[in-house]
Amino acid sequence: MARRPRRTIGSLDSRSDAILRAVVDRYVTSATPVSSGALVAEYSLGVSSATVRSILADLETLGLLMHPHTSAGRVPTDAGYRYYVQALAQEWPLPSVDQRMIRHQFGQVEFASEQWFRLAASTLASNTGTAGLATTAKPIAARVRRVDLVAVQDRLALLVVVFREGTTKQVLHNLHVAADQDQLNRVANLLNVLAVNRTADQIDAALRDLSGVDETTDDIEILVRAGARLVQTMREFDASAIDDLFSDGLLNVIAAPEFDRSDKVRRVFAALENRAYLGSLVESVARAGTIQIFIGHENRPLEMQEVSLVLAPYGRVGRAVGVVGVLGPTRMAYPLAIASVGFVSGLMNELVEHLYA
Amino acid sequence: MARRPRRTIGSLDSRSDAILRAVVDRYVTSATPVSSGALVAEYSLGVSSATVRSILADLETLGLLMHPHTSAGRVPTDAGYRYYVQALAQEWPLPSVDQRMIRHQFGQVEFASEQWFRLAASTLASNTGTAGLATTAKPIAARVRRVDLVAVQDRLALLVVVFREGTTKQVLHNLHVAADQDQLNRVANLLNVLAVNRTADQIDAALRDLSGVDETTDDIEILVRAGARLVQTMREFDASAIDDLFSDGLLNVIAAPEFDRSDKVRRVFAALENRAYLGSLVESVARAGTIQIFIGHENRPLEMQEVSLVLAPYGRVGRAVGVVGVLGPTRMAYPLAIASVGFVSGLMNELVEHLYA
DNA sequence: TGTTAGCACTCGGATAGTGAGAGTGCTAAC
DNA sequence: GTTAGCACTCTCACTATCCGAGTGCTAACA
Repeated sequence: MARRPRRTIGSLDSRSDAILRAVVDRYVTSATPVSSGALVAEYSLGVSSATVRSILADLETLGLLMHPHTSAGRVPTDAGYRYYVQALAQEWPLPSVDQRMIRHQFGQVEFASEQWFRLAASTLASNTGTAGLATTAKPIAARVRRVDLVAVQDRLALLVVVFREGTTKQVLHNLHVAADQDQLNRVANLLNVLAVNRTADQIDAALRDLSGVDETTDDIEILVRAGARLVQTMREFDASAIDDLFSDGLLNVIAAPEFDRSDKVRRVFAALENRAYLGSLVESVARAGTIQIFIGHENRPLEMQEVSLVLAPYGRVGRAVGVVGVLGPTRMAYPLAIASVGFVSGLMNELVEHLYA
Repeated sequence: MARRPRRTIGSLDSRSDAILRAVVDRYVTSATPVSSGALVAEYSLGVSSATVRSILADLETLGLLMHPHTSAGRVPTDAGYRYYVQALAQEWPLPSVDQRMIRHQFGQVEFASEQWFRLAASTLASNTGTAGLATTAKPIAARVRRVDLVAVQDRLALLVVVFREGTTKQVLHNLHVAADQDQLNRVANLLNVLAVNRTADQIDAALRDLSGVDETTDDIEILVRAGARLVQTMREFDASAIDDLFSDGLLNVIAAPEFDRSDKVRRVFAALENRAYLGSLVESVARAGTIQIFIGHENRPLEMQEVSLVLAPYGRVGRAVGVVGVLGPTRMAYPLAIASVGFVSGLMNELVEHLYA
């Protein structure tokens, strides 16, 4: 078997590397194909445009660049971005100006937890000029912090669940008999004893034990039924990959020249409504436990192949994990996006730690 | 002073009226200017195209139609749509097929209240081919159904409020002293006694009475502070015109040919993000108590002048009111939109009545 | 007086041709 | 291996032209 060629993607010689970076860099800001002349004029490469041209041709045969047409400059391919991104110093930190600004914004937020996710999304959007995304921190297996039953009508109650991570769910619950608020309070107290700090499975088990009891008062019967509803609600919650997704700055993305025609815009929005795929991304990011980048065609769904995502998890691996990130055109300022997403996910980590220590 | 001319908008002779309707009708489906020839070919008007042309010219001088250019057909102006809409039989009912279908969909929904709003929005979207909108039913002055305090850390609690209409709010609350869940339960019970079925002002008054008490235990102090936070939260809620806005089918709107360029799409989205204006519309619809239509330039904000809204209130006037409706291009199927919005608002009324009788 | 047929006129959109400019790839010299 | 020079290619903007759609007007008609 032949030896692997020395020039694999990810290990270009330094000059080719520099030129690829320059092409990406220029293209990201200008959105127009980059010519050899522009490169020598604006980057101190120390070689002539003819040399640059021959290197550009090499990079093209490697599949890192492409050519809209003969008399046009070069544009990075998805593989080109991938190389560029992997070759980035992973530790490029967010400029401290930005850090201070973002910290300040987070400091301003009232203690209303939902606000954090909105803020994370909008901060990322404004800082990177793309769309910012943030999911709530969804536990692997939700645990109850508190349950309440609120009378709505004779035979109808509102089941309010507060989970340990602070999210709440409310569902209507049909009662098999009429019950007033006093009775519901009694039942809720019993249910709390059963459910607090427990997962759906654990509550389910506790309820089974209970139903072994012979004498069933009304209270017990209501308890068992409400408990079953609770378990069902929690299982649905556990099964969903994303609880709530906040986004901001979609208008930034629409404004990009590659989305001048509205059919392209449609695809972006269809992408965002593709919760199944986003859910799978969130899961894989949570599993990886570190920042992940999905560039253009690396995304399966067709409508996602013109956008890139930079996503980072936050929270406690194995317990509750959420994701923050950005979505933008493949022609995106990756270094800034990576640094911003990394920084914001760090902030969210701090918040989660601070809250649920 | 001269007598008012007999031919005011809203009282065209029957033939002009029929032709205006035909123009709107045709333009709504074809999205291309309507010619006199097409009108005589497709509508049995009983006159020649020359006659139609002279009537079209009259309608144009009345400001109901316009002319993209000399050799093009006519297009309705906003005033034309307004005439058309006002002349519609207000009682045009939704076809019973659609009624059954929509009722069926609502029947499918689990008793999870938030689902209703999503469903209302998506039903309207799919039934009318535009974007569907639905706000939650926000009370004029919220009343508490139940309050809970949940320990998060030593000095941090989650204040969970369930309002009489079923919506919940949760805010983090800093405690001035450390408190465990038992203590918080005691306080929450006291707070419920003070707060249940009361508005922000009433709770505020009750708290003032309380603070007259001399001996202040820890419990009372925590109660007063949590109560103040509750009042603050409720006042913020009361002050907002819209609690939560659900929308669906925005892609329908983008797909319309008038939004082929993405800058127009941007405007539509900017419009939807203009919560201040939407809030004012919601308020005026709630005040009017009946279905309202806002066509193109009748909307103040520039970004809204290419779209129309059909909005109807639901709920109990003077208590809790929400709004459902659609947003689409001014070239919208108004009869269908009006009938659909009317029907869905009726359904939402039934739901609200059923729940909070 | 209202309606209609006929017709000239206008304008937009599609098509084709042209020239300028940008940027390449290739070649020959360094 | 690098570079200057140059021919070549392709896009884009501009212009001219033509066709057809649809109008407004006029004169004849009921």
